[in-house]
Formats: sequence, C-alpha cells, structure tokens
Amino acid sequence: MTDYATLLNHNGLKATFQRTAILEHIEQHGHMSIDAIYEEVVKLYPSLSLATVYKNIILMVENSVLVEVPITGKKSKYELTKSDHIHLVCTECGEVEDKPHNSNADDIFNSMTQQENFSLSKQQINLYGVCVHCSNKMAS
Amino acid sequence: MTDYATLLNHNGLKATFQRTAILEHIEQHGHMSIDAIYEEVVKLYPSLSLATVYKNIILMVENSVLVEVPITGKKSKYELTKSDHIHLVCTECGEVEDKPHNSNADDIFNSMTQQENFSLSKQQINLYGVCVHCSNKMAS
DNA sequence: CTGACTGCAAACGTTTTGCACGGTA
DNA sequence: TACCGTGCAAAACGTTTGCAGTCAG
Repeated sequence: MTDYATLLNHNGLKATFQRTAILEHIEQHGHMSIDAIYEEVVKLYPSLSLATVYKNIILMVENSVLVEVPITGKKSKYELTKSDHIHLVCTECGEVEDKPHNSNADDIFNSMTQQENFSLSKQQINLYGVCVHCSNKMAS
Repeated sequence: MTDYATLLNHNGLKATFQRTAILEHIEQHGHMSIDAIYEEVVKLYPSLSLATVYKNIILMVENSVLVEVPITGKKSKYELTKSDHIHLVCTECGEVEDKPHNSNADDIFNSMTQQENFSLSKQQINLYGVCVHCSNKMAS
C-alpha cells in the first residue's frame, strides 16, 4: 500500500482526495481507461467532474506518476509508473495483465538500438491474444 | 512496387483511386497518421473527402490490408500489413522506423505466453527514444 | 447493371478551456 | 494566506453517420 499523498508531493503535485482516489483505483485495477476511472471514483465522490479526471491524468502523466498504455483499436489505459514489464492484452475482454520483463529480451533490444545509434528511453511491449479466462469461456 | 488494385481485390475491396493513392502514400512514408494521409492525398485529388479517408482506413484495417500502430501521447499511425517487426519511435520528430523482428525475442515471448495459457496472436513492440538525426541536431 | 464507394454536411462523443469558488500546504 | 486545484458549462476537436450521386466489377 503506497502512500499516494507523498508520491504526489514528491512529484510537485498537491494531494487532493480526487487524486489519491484516482491513484488508488488505478492500482487496484492495474490498468484503467479515463471513462472507467471516472465511473468508479464518482461513486465515491459524486461531486467529481470528468474534466478533473482529464486534467489530473494529463498532469500525472507529465509528472511521471502515471504511464499511458495505448492499445490497438481501443482507448488508452493508464497505470502507475513502475519498472519495465510486458503487457498481455486480451482481445476479448480487454483486460491487461503485467508480466515481468525478461532481461534477455532487454539485452536484445538494447544491442539492436545501439547498432542504430538510437538512444533508447522506454520500451513498450504489448502482446495481443486471448487470456485463459476468455478461452475457457469460449470453449464451453 | 506492389499492385495495390490486386491487393485490394484479394481482400474483398474495390480498387478505387482514393484507396490506391492512400496505400501508395502509406508505403512511401512507412507510417502515417490519418491527418497526414489526408493532407498528402488531397493534393493529388482535391475532391477527396476526409470522411472517405476515415472510412477506408477503418475498412482496410478490418480487412487486414493495414495495421494500426498506436503511439504513446500521439495519434495512431497506420502501416501496410507485413511480417512481424519492431518499431523505433523517435520522441523528438515522431518518425517510426522498422527493424527486423528478432527470432530470439520471438521465442522468449512465445514461451512466456504459453506458460500463461495466453494464446498469442499479435506482437506489438515499440521502442521509444531519440533517432540518429535528432540526436545529431540536438548536439549542434 | 448493381452493389459498393464517394463527398458533403450534419450529428455525435470526447477532450479541452475559462472562470469563479474552494482547499492544500 | 496564496496559490493550486476543482466543478461547471461552453467551446473545440476528432470521428462517425446518412444520404444522394457516381463508379468499379
């Protein structure tokens, strides 16, 4: 359980309850779209405005508290900033699962980009397919 | 030089000059956003409608002629469907460069997803950083 | 010749903005 | 207390839709 207030302050942002609630929900779900965040958090704080969610997501991405995860054919989701990892994206239910990043793959990409004199700063690896739960449902 | 008319017909689409022109420009540039496609092709065919570009991009993605490349913080770009490869995305100029897909990395991702019983259908690997041209410009 | 495709303009949904008020540090 | 953040409503933007006319197969 992270201390979101400290996290926000350390990144130059005031800790409002709207922001901590947004972060709590994102951490609970792992990855959320802006709509989903609003729909969840507004249950808790009915006065919450959708514009506030937009403003805060943008701000928290700029300040490296959150990371955008763009997804083919869907709206972007957002996750807490954490160490490199891989996304398994289910094309049926839309859920995104994190997998630890493989250091072999890391080496491959590092040497590949060094050859090109491309100064690598961020990797984004999305693997699309059908998750266990959805393939089970489809079988029955 | 591909025969776009045949490509379209094989995928159940009529070969209008709007569509072949869109495909020609995408192949020339490698990766293009919808705006960029419209701006380029309308120079050639001033009667072209932006709605037509939207309709055709959607249709050609559905029919596997094109692939969407979603990019963090920017609008998606589109490329011709081709064999697996990696995208080097320059965070300065926005250009996307293709790199051949590494079979070692492929093996890693295949075994990783098999462990999870995740039936992998598509990989999307984007490496973000600064390309040679932009780092040269920044140095001077 | 016929169904598929285009261009136009209007409609739609999403995201952004400006401003007065309220809350954090 | 000063400034940053919020909520509201309106504006701006990107995308989609319906329809009448046109064209590829």
